[in-house]
Amino acid sequence: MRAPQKPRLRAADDAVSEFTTARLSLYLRCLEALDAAGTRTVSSTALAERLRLNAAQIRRDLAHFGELGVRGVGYDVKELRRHLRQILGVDRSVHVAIVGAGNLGRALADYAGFRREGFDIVSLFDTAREKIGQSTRGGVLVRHLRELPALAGRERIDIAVVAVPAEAAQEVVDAVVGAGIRAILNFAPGTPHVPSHVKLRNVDLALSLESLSFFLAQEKHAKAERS
Amino acid sequence: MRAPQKPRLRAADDAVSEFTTARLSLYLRCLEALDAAGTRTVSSTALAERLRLNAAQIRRDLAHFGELGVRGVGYDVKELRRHLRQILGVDRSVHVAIVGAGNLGRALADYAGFRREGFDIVSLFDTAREKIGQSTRGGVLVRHLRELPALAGRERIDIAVVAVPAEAAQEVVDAVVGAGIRAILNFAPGTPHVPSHVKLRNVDLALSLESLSFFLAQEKHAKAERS
DNA sequence: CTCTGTGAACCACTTCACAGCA
DNA sequence: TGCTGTGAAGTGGTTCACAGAG
Repeated sequence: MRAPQKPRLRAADDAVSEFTTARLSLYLRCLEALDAAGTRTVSSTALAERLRLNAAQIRRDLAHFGELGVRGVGYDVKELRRHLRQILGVDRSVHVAIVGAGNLGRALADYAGFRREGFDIVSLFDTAREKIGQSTRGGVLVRHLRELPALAGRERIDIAVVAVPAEAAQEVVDAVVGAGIRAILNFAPGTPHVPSHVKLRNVDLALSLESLSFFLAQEKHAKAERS
Repeated sequence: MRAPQKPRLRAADDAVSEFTTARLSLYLRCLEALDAAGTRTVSSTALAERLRLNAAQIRRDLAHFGELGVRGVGYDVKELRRHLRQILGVDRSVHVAIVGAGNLGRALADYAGFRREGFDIVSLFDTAREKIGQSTRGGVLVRHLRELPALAGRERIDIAVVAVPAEAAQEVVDAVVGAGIRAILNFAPGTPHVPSHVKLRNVDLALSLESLSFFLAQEKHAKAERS
């Protein structure tokens, strides 16, 4: 075994936090913009200003994955972009299936932002007889959920998006896990249970609004108390 | 000024963290379910088991707002539910406007989960001439964005949901802020800037998928390294 | 001199453990 | 005894500050 003289991209040994992960996506977007603008190198300070973050935090986030920068110079935009795409696993197309062909599911199936970032919406599933065989405006075909296991293997589905009513969520998540899918983005309220080898991420829309409502309520209480 | 002998609901003096805020919503949902099931009191341990959280954390979260529980007994379900609704500001209907009548905006306008949690979708705005005057399936009328300032005052809009393309986001956010709205839920990628008195919360769909993709990529790298 | 990568300090959220009340 | 509310300890993410590479 030969020793690589300069291991540019190291696999993160110590687990990387969710916070870091979320920021990596922001860095990548910023680099896409910089690259499009023809910028060749960028310093952590410059990135930090654009993203309104702390420069040390950016350096620490990136340092998890090797010595990606050059001292005295900064980071090469094209190279760092390539590394981040590899780190985030979007250096090849990522296959996504959506379960739930309601308003939200169909909107997500046609959401342009997914394609732009390298995600490929492979199929949309539902169980309602009248929806099967229809297509969304964007041209995604609705299939019956029972076809998921077969398609998961054939189409190599990486991620399932769950956009069904709360009552059906656990059942659907179980089906998704049963089909061998190991990453789930769930829009149904109330955190379904998944085995430990499956990664679940929740987007709770009502909760998001409630956190804003809380902010407004706190303002009001504070004002009332001051008088 | 008279001193209340037992201030049951105290306004949180020390600022409450975003983490706590998010959990308060979960507690509220759990209590709605318990109340519907006829349960009268609940202990932090029981809540913790249901939500798979630490009991001390629940007690600490709630203690921010006064002595809401009874030692030796637990929390009164109905009473805590009422308190949480008040704390989260959902004890009265919260008026929400959505900007962007694309697929996502229309899906959000008709999303049943919002109404269920006490949010009232007052109006949907866009600037595309052909969309103005249309209604969503759910019956929400699309108005021109220039009507927002007038409607914001008249309908007392509390929260704006921004569901427009990334390029338009900053402009729309500025319009929303200009209309006097102080809380924004933004679905466009790339964190627009808001003045400090406005609360902005981002839901970044592509970023959420990327964090899952990252997880899958890490698994793959770990496996490759082990061999 | 500039800018990265990182030990050490800092800070915030979480959890433990227990005093204190019913 | 049972369970809350909370000081104190633990954990982990962030920021500082600087050594060291270019």
